[in-house]
Amino acid sequence: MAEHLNINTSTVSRALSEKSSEMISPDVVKRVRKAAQEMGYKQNAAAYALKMGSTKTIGMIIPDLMNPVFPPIIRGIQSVLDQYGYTAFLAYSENNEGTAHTEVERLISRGVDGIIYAAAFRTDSVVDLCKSQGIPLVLVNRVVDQGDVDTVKVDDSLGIKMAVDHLLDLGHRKIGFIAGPKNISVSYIRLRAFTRTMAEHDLEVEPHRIVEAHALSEAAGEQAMSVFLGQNPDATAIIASNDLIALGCFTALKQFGYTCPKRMSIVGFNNMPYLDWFATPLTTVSIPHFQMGERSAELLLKRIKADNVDYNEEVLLKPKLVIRKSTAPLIASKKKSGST
Amino acid sequence: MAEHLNINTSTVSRALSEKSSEMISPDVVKRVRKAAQEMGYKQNAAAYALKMGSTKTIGMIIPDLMNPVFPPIIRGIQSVLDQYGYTAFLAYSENNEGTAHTEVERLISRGVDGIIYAAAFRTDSVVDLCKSQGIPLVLVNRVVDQGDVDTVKVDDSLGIKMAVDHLLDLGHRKIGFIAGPKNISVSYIRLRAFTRTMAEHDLEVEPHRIVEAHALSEAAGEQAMSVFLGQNPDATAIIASNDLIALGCFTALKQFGYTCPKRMSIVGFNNMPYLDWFATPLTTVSIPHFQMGERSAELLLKRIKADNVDYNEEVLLKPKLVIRKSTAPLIASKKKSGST
DNA sequence: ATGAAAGCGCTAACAT
DNA sequence: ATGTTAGCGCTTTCAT
Repeated sequence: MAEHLNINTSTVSRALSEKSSEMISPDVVKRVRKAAQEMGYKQNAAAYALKMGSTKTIGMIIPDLMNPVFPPIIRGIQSVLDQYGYTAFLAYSENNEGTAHTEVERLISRGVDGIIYAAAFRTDSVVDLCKSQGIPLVLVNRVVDQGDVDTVKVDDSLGIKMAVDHLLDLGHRKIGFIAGPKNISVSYIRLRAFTRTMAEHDLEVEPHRIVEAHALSEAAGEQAMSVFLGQNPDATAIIASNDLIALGCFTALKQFGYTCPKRMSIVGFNNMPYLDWFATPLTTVSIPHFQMGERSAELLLKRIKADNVDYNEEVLLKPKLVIRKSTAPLIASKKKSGST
Repeated sequence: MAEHLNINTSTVSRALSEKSSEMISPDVVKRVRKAAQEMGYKQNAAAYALKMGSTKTIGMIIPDLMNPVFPPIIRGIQSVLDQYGYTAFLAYSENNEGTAHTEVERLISRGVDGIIYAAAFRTDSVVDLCKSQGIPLVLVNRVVDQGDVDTVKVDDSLGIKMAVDHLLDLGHRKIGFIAGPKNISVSYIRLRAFTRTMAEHDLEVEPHRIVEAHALSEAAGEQAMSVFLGQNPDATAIIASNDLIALGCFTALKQFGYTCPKRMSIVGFNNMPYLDWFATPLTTVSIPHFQMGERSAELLLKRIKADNVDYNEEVLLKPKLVIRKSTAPLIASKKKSGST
């Protein structure tokens, strides 16, 4: 750059850098910085990356931007990244492990210093890929059977427990569960928490009370709920593995001519935006999306800095139950076959 | 890389590149590519960028990821970027020109080959910045007074015209408009289209029928709508500059004890997701978000390739009116003071 | 058809 | 306190 200040490039480099500017006479530092300012000098990121082996860049992989839970997570990540001069690439798994793997390879080729992966499957080749390439990796919201991975997640079991307790308090006993695909950790964990919590209350969950949706989506939820309603004419409440599935439940319910919450209470998971505006505002388990993003970025940055991949961390965040209008006490409709 | 094939790096480079692999004997090409595959060789993006002066990277600037209209735009952009081996950085303006400027500088320092800017103000220093730095720029959804910029936008005037015509068809005459900040092009254009369309029907819009919200947000909409209702007890319909403002209108309406659509019809703009689920599903102007993203990426890539910045293009997309339940014929409530 | 060498812009030894 | 130089990994002249 400013070599018409007739000084050497290395002096300039040193003057501009925070750490090494101390070696340079304050006077020169000032002159260089002023000149840089004036002529709008910007460090060439490619050259820096090539020389230093760090791009100050990370990759984020999410299933799908259209799922409203991810924007806040992303913002959380970026808010801390910004503070450290990092920038993020965004890629999508489309809920498909193969796609995720390909995307991670692309990101690695881009030279990212680390990866935040919010789409892991219970067994996922991405974690081995990152491990073998020495790329720091943190998992958000999903967990992997392999173990030994940095993770930021919410206490799903607690969330489900809160949902079940809420329903129990309202008097419901015949409670169903629409699970997500079992190769996704949250689906699995939430389902297990459901049966376990029920058991703690001496309530056995019969198999027909559980239906697995083939995806964590509205359409899959509708389909699964139809099946459920067909085989559970007596159920009075349902817990859905996430909000999108819960929406599908609403649709199926309507097709069966059932009303919510009168005939059937529904609780979701995630607390997606705008739920308050809905015709039947959904009771759901709220998770701190933004904070999850923040924590995962902090964790990743720590790993990148430390190069200390010996010990892994697991950050566990607490969910909250948001009670709205899709759940109601069991009374009227169940008088006849009251089970308490 | 594979120099234990004891061949020169340049041969490897040529063999791997699509264009120059023709100069190399097919046999060698095959061997090199196979080796690359096996050892998982990935081109170093930083070195490529430094040598070639192109990062195969672009920047996207949007106001805010939380606004649900942007995710589909982003996906549209990325879907075409992917096809050409480009990757995008995402940055936020927070609806603030200064922030946008800073972010653009950061992106330029990252070496992006071009920028897609979905947050322009009517006069915006970002376009001069890009122009002076020779960085291709395309504007999405917003327009700039400067002219001479590649743009992808929807026909806002047509959208508003459809909204007005719809209301008129329903018998409404006392129609109000909640505008957005006038330094944002869409606000300005939509407001102008409103008064103009009304005029075309020989309906004069008195000043008190128009209130400007200080942002394109729910809170600002609520505030503006309160003002509006205070000074327009006789209005029967309102057009909001976007859906978020329309939501704010709902809230204000409720505070005044008014119902929608019975007492007041409301139409929004954007057709954000999940509107069908709302207690009062909002009638709104739908715009092709995903397609806008695609077109803007195509346009940008074309500019990057061509280096031909002499002529600018303007892509104009058509909106569509989606009629839901927030608009209803003017009858019952207006019998007394019927104005037709 | 392939090798040798230069150079993209930067930082960090290594001089001085 | 500052200048000199080498080298990060790649592509591309220029040789051969």
